[in-house]
Amino acid sequence: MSETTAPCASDLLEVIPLIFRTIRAEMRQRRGADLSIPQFRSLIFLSRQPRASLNELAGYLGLTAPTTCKLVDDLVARQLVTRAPSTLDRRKIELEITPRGVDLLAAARQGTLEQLSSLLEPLSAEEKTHISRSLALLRQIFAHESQK
Amino acid sequence: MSETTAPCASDLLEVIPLIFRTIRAEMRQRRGADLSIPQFRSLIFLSRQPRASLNELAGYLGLTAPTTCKLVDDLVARQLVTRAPSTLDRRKIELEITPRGVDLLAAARQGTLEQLSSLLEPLSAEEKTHISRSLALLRQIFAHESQK
DNA sequence: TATTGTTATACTCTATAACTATA
DNA sequence: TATAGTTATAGAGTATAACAATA
Repeated sequence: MSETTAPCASDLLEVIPLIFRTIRAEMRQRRGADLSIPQFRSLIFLSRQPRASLNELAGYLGLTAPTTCKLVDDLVARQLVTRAPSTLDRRKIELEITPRGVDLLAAARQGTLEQLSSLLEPLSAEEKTHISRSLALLRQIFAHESQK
Repeated sequence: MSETTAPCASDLLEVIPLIFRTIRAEMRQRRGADLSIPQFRSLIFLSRQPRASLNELAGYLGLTAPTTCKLVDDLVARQLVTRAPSTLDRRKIELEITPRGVDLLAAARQGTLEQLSSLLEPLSAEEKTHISRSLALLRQIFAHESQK
């Protein structure tokens, strides 16, 4: 193994959770007080995965089908998601995020981006492009991995 | 604002959660089936913060004192943590991770490091030092931020 | 007969309120 | 009188089991 690998892995394990805590705190703060974290994560998933089924959503959330079913009940009641029987297999449902759900997500994302930007601002342009290039490398590696 | 800031923030918001999901999945898998996430996080906190009080731990976990108290009951019963009244202020308690708790944490951390290393291995030495340097910059920025 | 989603019920986790001991 | 921690009670969130509808 290359002698640069272990230190790099150690850096990742130390720094990534640090940054993630800030991002999560910021997102949660802006998600709207009356939406639970799994509900918020559902919107994120459905914004990337149109017409997902209940079981697909449950799999992403790491929750059981009954729990997810009730969670979706609430999202539908709030008009953040629509639920319709699939035309191909009428046992299945098709979940879809509504424009209102998209707006909610966009607002949270925008607020978080502004917070991150203010933190990055003090860095030089070189340092920021350096970081972006590193993140591009890491994205390639972890894009497939996190599907598992 | 520098024109490199917004793209860099956007990269962070996309890539950090991606990496974090892999790290968390790996840590959880290795934490031992019968230990809850807050309990596991307690061990992490106490490994860095010897003789912490109940309220300090509760603050870190984002839980209330009663909830944390019961959680600690269980950690003590499993002999992963000790709880003793403080000698300076006998209202307070001093929490301490046991050698057994340290071992559990070390094993989880080691397994995760190996997993991360295997993912990073394909990168060149230059790319890995590049990433480490970027992470050092980010660590400075987010070290203080995540205390809040 | 198997699969998708839902409903019924029970349990775990967490919080608020009340209490004890120490400062 | 205020503070640190604990105990008692109640509420949210989640799971397992049983069920209905479709394949």
